[in-house]
Amino acid sequence: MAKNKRTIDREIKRDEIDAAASRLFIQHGYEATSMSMIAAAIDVAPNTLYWYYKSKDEMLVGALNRLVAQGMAELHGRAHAPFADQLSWAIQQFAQASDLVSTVHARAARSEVVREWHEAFHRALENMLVGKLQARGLTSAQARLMATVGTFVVEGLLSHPHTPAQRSDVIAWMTGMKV
Amino acid sequence: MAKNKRTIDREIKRDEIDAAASRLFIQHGYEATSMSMIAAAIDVAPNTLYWYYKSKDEMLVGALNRLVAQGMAELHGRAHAPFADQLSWAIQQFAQASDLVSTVHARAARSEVVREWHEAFHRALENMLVGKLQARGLTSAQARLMATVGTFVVEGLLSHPHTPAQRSDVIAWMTGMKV
DNA sequence: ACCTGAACACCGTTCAAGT
DNA sequence: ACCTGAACACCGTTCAAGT
Repeated sequence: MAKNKRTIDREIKRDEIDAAASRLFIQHGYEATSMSMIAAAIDVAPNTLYWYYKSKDEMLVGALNRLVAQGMAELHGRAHAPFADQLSWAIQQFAQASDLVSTVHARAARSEVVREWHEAFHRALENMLVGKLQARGLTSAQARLMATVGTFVVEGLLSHPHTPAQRSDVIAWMTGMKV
Repeated sequence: MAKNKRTIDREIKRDEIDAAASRLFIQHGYEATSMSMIAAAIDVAPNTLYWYYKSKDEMLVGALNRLVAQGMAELHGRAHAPFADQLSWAIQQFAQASDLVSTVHARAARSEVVREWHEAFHRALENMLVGKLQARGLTSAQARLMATVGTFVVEGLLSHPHTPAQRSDVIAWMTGMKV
């Protein structure tokens, strides 16, 4: 698994692309961010991007992986914080990238790479949540159910307008719910 | 509010467009359906569509309204069926148009007409569900909460891969849940 | 009022050519 | 191996012209 200079250079460049892409995707949305804009941000010709990624969808996956890695690193820094705080911080992170959540759902129907990323992401997220919920005393079956439902409800809140009262009602019910 | 011939003709043509658009949107997805494809389906030049709709997003709204009207008419024909049957039929209808659900969430962020349609649709859906849930004995507050959460969970199931076991766990829990 | 041919300003992507 | 200029096949949309 030794990496030669060439492989390392390639990964550095890829990360440079991912950094620009994720920033622009969050700022303007996936669709409104053209390949030309990303290329301009890192000072290369648009078609140069195709040396590193086969398509815009693959670049989306690269950007998403970078955002998730970043988020996981920050979450790790809060490992000692109360679970409720970790949760509300994570939700806030999702809210900042809510356009990308919609984009992934829409692109997953058309692009296999995005679909696979989406599935893997939810598997990982659910496993993490199940672990934390079991640590708080839920059985395995309860924890799995709550992880699934909780994820859906959070995604629902993100993509639908709602009053603060509605939001707190839903969260109060979800965190205090009987299973 | 009298309608002259001109207005009627215009509405007939619009409905012809909506019929073709909704069919193609469901068959191929919104993005993969070009204005040219819709135009070809009703045998006009692509730019003719702009005489009836200002943009592709406005045409999406026209198609959605047609689909909803159709669905409501069919639901009305099942007014005497058990609530559970009505619900599972409605969910199946959504599942057939799951690509459009993702599309609406994604386009709502960019297009004002789509955003407004989405908000109005959820207001109407929630009001209908609240009515049916109150008729089944829930208080107003309980009914509102369940309508919101239920909608989010259904949309979550639509846009995420899941096992049949997961699906029935979620539904069993939701229909039997304490509030 | 309704419809069209032609054009516009893009878009993601490909390819042959340079280094 | 990496990068580019030029081109390709689209896309949604506009506009002047026809009836």
